[in-house]
Amino acid sequence: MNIRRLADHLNISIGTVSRALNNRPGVHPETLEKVLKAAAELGYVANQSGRSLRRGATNTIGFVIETGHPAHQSGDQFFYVVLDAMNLYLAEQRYDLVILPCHSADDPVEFLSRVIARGIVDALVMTATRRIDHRIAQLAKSKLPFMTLGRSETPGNYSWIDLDFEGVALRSVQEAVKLGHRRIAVGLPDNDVALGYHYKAGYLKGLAEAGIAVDESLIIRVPTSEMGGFSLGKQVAGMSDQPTALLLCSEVTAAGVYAAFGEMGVEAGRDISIVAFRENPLMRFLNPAPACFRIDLDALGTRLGETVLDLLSKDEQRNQRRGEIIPVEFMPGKSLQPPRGLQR
Amino acid sequence: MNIRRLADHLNISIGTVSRALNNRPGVHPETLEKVLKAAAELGYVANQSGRSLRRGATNTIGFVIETGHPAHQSGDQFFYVVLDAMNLYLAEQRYDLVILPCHSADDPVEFLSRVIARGIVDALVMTATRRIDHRIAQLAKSKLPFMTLGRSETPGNYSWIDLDFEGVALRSVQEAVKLGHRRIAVGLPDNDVALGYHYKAGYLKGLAEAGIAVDESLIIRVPTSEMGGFSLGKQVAGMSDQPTALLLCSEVTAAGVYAAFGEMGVEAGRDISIVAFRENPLMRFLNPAPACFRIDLDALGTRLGETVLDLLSKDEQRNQRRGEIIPVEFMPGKSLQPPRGLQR
DNA sequence: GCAACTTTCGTAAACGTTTACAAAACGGCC
DNA sequence: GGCCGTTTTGTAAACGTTTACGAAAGTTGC
Repeated sequence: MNIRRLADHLNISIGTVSRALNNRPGVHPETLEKVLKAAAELGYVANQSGRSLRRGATNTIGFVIETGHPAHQSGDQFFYVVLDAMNLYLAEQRYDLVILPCHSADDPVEFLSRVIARGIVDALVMTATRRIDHRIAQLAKSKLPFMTLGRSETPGNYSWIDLDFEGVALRSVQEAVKLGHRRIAVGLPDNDVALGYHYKAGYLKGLAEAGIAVDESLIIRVPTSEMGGFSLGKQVAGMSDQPTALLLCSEVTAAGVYAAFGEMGVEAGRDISIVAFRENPLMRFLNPAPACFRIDLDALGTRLGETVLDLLSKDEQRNQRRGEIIPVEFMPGKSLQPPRGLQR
Repeated sequence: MNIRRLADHLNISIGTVSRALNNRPGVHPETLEKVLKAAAELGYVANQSGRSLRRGATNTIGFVIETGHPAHQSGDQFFYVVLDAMNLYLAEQRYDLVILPCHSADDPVEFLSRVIARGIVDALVMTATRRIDHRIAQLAKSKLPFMTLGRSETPGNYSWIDLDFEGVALRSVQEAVKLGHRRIAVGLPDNDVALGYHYKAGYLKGLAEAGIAVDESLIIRVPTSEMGGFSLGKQVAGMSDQPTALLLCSEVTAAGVYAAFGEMGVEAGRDISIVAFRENPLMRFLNPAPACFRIDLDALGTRLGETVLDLLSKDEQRNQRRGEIIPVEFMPGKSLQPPRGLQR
């Protein structure tokens, strides 16, 4: 069933049918109704390829993820929930969402070139944004609208949404200091994802506020994975001059840290306090329950959808490029206690 | 950059260029090379809309998921890992994967009608298959190739892949019986997803093998969610004639059961043994570690990709419709112990 | 009844491919 | 060179839309 058959069936020209179906002005209310009715009856829906070809737009949003990344295997449902929420919003707006997996072993620039050239999406959501991100310069040149999940320092005309990693780190330090901690370690990613820089910035800011000198040996870089967390836990627990608190910028590492602590006979909270990053439904089964931050992933997903469609809006107001920081909520947990000497 | 510009640049007709790029026979090796080289240099990639329109195929696979479902919020990364693996395979074969979310509140048949009519995908992977599934009859009529993740009893010409729920339940019963359990409860989904029937079938088979009479009060239906598991745990722990073992057909309920047990002062393994379903990276933080089954989700995802592309093959051998059951591996855990009276 | 509008409709071109078909070039042979 | 068969190339139609443009029909005012 195509538009020609529908038009013939109605004894009407395809032009009029198309206008009717697309709510274009200048079609008689009576014919409009007839067309809509017939389309519903015959189950006509415009073919997407034909429409895309003519309009030069596909009504599809691409979501670029890095695959082959260990965190994906580590029970991190972050992306899944976010994708789901975003997808729901996009579907309401009659947009499709296509996942574009760029394997970490592949060249991301070449990958994007193909995506751009094929014209399969109207806009892109980029993830795993780096502090210096070549993909941004490439996309900016390509004219394909895009946004990033996570800020980058690479300039360009794009919107971004980021979690408040700096705020999280700052608050984590503040909460620890409030309880008497002065020797506070931090686990950072070992690659150059942007979040690591923001988290570190918040951490340094917190130390400065509290008048604590920076000890480089307490800034530890590990892969963002359970194994990375395990290694981090071992390192920290094995230090001769143990820190009294450990801040984590990812929840996947938390599980590993707990496992390492368990093996070393170190108890989170009692021996070394922990502030994890994102509250996670399964986190409650870590014992003692980690202090962490609640993030509304549903809202994040929806905001991603809204923001990416804003890019495509004709409305000068809406399609303005903008950055947005998603707030988080601190959740106290048993893993954050006063340091050993101050415990009663 | 379109094919015409590329052809002009080479002083060649677009027909030849197209043939060259698509490896069609009858193009001079020399020109073939020239075309390929120029395409690479100028970054030409065929526009997907134009190609789809002409070919009547989109090189896109649709993955239909049910959203608005509580399990999605419950830290169940099952789909995510599967999607990732499938997507990786499809990308290798130059296929895109688009997620098609059907909200549980919407009419799935109407939803599919639109998907079919728009011609946005070459084939579909259906999930959350029901025992009697109207979508299957609809798709069978539509000529759109599709497969299901999970068997259905609705007949139709389609391939399916399923986890061996029956085998899991049977093995679970066998393992429990081996330790001396006779009073074995089971938690089943409260809707008509097909897996519930298979799981129950295996459970009944196991009881029959062991010569245990079926006690209907031990067959408990709850929503497949943490809350459902919580409710299940409460019910089981609160029974006057407690079962000594509880089998779970989903790992999301496991967390809830543990939480309920914790509140009721019941210890898994010691008081009531538990056999969960799928091994899950975060499951190790449940204490005591649950007995469960290991499933290679990566392999499952890849098989899904292979199977769905088989549907589109010209090869009579390959495009045969077929069913496949993914085997699982039993993982003993501390949550499965001999029943109270037999413990030493 | 007619001019001057306005509303509604039909026609045809265009989007970027692929491919059937015809035309051209080529090679071998007499 | 002329003929034939094969290889290679060019041309044009087709896929299903949307939309600019002009034509037709309808409305108003005189």
